[in-house]
Amino acid sequence: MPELAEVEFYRKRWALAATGERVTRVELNADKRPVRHIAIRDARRVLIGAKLVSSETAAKQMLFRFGADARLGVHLGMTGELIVAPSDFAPGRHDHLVLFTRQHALVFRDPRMFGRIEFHDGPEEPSWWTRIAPPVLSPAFTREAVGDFLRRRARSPIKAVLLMQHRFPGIGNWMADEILWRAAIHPARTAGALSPDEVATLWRACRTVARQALDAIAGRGNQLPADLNVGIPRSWLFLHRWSDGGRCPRTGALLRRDTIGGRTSCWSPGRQRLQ
DNA sequence: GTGCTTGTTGGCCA
DNA sequence: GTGGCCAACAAGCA
Repeated sequence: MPELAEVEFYRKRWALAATGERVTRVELNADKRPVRHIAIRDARRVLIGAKLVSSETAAKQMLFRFGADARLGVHLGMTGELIVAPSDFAPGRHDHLVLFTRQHALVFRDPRMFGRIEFHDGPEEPSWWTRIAPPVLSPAFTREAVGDFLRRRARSPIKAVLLMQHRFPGIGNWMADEILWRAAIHPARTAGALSPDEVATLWRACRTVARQALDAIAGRGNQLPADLNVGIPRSWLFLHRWSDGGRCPRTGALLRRDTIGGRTSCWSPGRQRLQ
């Protein structure tokens, strides 16, 4: 599930609960894929006694800063989530990392283990953080940059191109479908076949969907919705895309689903045409 | 048992 | 070298 807005939701969940709190204990499920590359003794030595100072998200990744120079990176993969539990929490079999404070347990849970935890200690920013592409909502994400990228990927389906993190950081399967649906572009059209007007519409839709998804899913300011998806309007494709017999919120047509660019894609026939 | 799954990477091939 | 496709990773669910 986790794309840009869900990632921000999970970051806030840990941050609102435990920013300013001191780590008292670190439990690591050491041989599991998301954490097995981490030097546990180093992580424990540095993190225990350090406070959670601040946190950020970029694309599908999170950064939690501890003490002076320690950083924990989190990528949730396909099924990862961050949970806040009471401090007497007992880790289950999918809880691969747990940070305890006096008040809380901060849990990284990931059944399918496509997620990844990074640990870094030192004054310089780690490359796993700095190499992330500029956000869709930043000034660097221009119409021209999108147009250039589409030209270079001219023969790929536009759906596959929207999933490329080097130009569309944080966009995943459901956001890509939402963007194409709003822009009225069929997911199987090749990137090179879009007209300049369509590229402009697509670029705008990327920004609109990113902004609205952040507001609806992660909330504004210090407020956090009770759960993922509770704030998503019925007018979005998102709430209709997985159900058989789901209908387009704009045209009422039966939605179609098929594998495009190797991923399940959902579109509204009539509104999004192959031409 | 089969066939899916909202992510990313690396290998193969044109 | 570049771009495009696909299997692999691993577990749960219908």
